[in-house]
Amino acid sequence: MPPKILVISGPTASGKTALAVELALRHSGEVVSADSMQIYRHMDIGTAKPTREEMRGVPHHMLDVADPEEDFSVARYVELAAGCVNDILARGKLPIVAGGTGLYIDSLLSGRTFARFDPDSPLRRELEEELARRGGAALLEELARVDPDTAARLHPNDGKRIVRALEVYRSTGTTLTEHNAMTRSLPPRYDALTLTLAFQRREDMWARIDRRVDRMMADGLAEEVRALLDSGVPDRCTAMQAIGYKEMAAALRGDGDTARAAEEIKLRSRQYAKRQLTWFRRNGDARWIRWETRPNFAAALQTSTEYMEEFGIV
RNA sequence: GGAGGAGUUCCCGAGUGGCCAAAGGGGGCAGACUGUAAAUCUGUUGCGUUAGCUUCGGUGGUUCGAAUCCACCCUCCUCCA
Repeated sequence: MPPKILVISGPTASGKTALAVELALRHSGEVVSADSMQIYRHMDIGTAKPTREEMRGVPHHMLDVADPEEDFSVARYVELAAGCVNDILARGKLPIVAGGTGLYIDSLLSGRTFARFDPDSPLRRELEEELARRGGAALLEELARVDPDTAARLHPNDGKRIVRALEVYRSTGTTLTEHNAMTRSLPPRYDALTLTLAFQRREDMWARIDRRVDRMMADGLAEEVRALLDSGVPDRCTAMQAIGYKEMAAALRGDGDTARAAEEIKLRSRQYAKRQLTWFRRNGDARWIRWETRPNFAAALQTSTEYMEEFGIV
């Protein structure tokens, strides 16, 4: 039986950080972040990275493990995060994986492995050029000849995934279908109790997101992004795709209207939160904690602990 | 006071007599997602299960038929006074 761990998921601004810290304090746990943007250094305000005060002495892992100009990946996340979790377990503490990046969480929990291949090869650029020149339908046809199952699943407009599928095949000689079949047959890495935080009413979530963005602005999001730009972070790197960063960067380079950028950030955050919910909803085993208007951590601590006892993790 | 222009479905905006419940975009809602994932992609969006019903500032007309034509009214914008 794989080791038991606790996972706290939920859309942005749903209170994951606070609950994770509370539970860590109560059950001598350590937090492993599952956030695709908090892994970057120098991106604190816009990613709502927990501050020293918020951590309250609880060790946090998987924060600040990459530079913004670096290309990170799920594979690297899983490798590093699994290392952290295993280490925490070895020390007899409770690992609490907390974050909003569904793909990272699922990849960590499942036994998923990733085919070895060189991300720096010129292959992807080639494929992207090909996509631009010949179009998604043409590449999809090509994919259909080697991997009909994957091709059938993908929409001609889904250039990114078509490129990825071809990339896997051309660089490893194995189709995505074959690789997935293999990796899916592996046993899960961990036995997780997943607590998913959410708001009962969408408007309450929106209000919370708006307030958080206002606070980010007050805390100096514009300055943080300015510093990133000044340090020469290229704007097509993954880190600069982060909500809050791409909008602010555009404003700073353009008309300087940071207030309008903030509104844009709120909108994009709300849309992101919705996508996160879609992801989390398909995990049938998750225990949902739904906030009525605003988070009630005292109550959540109570229910969480009950779930944990029931799950046999404490 | 005078002269023009404009009012379209949640928003912007196209539409000048039938093929219009009304292009397109935004937003909303739902979904997908296996090495960029805070990314990327898809579907849907007046009401009704169907027949059908109610929409295009308002009222009334013309017409077999109107968002589209006519009259009057209301509101907004620009210019002249």
